[in-house]
Amino acid sequence: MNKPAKTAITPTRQQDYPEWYQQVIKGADLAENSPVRGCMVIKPWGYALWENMQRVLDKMFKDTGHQNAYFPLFIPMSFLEKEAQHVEGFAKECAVVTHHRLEPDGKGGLRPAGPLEEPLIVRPTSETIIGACYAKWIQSYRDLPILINQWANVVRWEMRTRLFLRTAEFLWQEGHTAHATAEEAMEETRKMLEVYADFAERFMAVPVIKGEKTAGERFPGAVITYCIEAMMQDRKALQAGTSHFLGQNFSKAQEIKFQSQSGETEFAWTTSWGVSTRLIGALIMTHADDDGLVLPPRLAPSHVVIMPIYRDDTQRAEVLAYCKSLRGELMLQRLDDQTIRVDIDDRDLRGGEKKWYHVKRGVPIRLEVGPKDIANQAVFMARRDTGESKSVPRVELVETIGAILEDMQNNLLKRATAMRDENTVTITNEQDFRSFFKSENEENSPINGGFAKCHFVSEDAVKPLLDELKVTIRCIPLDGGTTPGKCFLTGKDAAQMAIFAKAY
RNA sequence: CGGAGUGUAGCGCAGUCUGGCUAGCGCAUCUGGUUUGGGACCAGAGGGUCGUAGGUUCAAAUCCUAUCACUCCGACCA
Repeated sequence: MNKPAKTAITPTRQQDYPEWYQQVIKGADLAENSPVRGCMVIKPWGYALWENMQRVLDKMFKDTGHQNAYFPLFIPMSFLEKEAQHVEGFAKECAVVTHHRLEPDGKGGLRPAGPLEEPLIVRPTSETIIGACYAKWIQSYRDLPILINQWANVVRWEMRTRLFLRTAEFLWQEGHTAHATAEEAMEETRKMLEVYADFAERFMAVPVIKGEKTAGERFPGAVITYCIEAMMQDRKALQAGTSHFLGQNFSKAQEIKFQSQSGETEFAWTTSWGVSTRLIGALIMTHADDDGLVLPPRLAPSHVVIMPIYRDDTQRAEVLAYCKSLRGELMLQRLDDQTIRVDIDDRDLRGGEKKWYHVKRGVPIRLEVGPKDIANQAVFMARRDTGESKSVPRVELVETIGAILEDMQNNLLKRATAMRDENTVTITNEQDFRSFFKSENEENSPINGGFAKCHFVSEDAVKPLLDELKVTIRCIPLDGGTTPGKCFLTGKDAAQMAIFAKAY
């Protein structure tokens, strides 16, 4: 009926970026909004992607000496009250449990009953509950360091939500460590930042800038917050991970004390660090195109999908046998240390429909196998990243599949890095700053400038301008952030340089 | 919490102003057929307490009152 759209996703990125984002998620069947306000249902394809992220990160955590544990979902309200800044930061977005029972309300419905003595908070993050445990576990310097991670869900009652980027409940990992010295805790904080940056670039193919948050953007209760910042295709920044040096703020509030080698009682130095399902949002907005999701091979739930093509049952048997043996050969190949993941899609669907289904889901390589290919001992191969498609001898495909996937992985990173670098500029005066962040086509698809590298005297000095333009200080980059220069706004001497951008 | 808007089939909507036959349309689903190296076509079928509660009326998706939910724009944020 309808003639095929030019792109699998409408609208395109150019036409309406936020709507495009939603449509990519829908088209790829990653997740959907749930009946519960602000909460999402992560569907199998999206969850498989998350599981792959988890698997890789979990290994990286273990390789750096961490162990997994699990702490309660509920936190007594009094725990949260202990660290003043922490309370202030999270109080406005906490879900509170006040009752432990339901009873009939006499009108056919239910009402809460059995009020709790002390309300429980559904964890927005677990520093306080984990700290309380550490206070018990730690007596001596011999008990340190404690290096623990937990995979969990947390709840932050956000007003405006968007799938993966900001939802009321989200999945994440949170590392919590305690150390005998500040130096050691700092080293841990920086080490985990490196782990995140490494993961983002090597596995997600998302280039990131490592930096330090300014006081205004810091995690509530932290002394230093490090972050990795990525640029999305609409040139907005997305914070993709954070690593906090908490100093002794939490240990003092929670009495995490130990006896040092010299016999003194000292407060421990703690850190925390986390990444969440938001990474999926980062992945989408970095690589997806107007035909839908594009997955980096190292995280793709499926590397290769084979689509058998046949007319009748005789052909079907022949083609399927060929596909299965092909799959067997491909699965013996490797991408790094992973075996190649291959699916055969033999559903009773038309070829075109099937093709677009996998395009929208971002499967890196599509193979089509029909009688003609069998006759030539070949397969028809299409790459999701470049759209390139051609017939390839079967033997050659099997030999090179690992290299092709690796090439795709590298290609995605290169493409994303080029995009970011093209839209990163050094700005030295207010005029240029203003015009850089003025949207080009404001109505439906704001293009949001990009990353501006600017020297500035202080957060307070630039705040009015930033508020006006809806720009934020993303971070003081570890690379070059402390070289002196002239403030772009006041022209005065400035000791620091930051990345400025509009942000998610 | 301020401003605006929307609730009708799985999804997207029309119908509401001006009350009136059995509540429609597109997509999706199912069945049969023709097709099949590219998001098919033809024929048929299933699927609705019109957000909820009350009121007005011979008659309510439509008018009135109340209420709930959601969306968008602000303020707030991984």
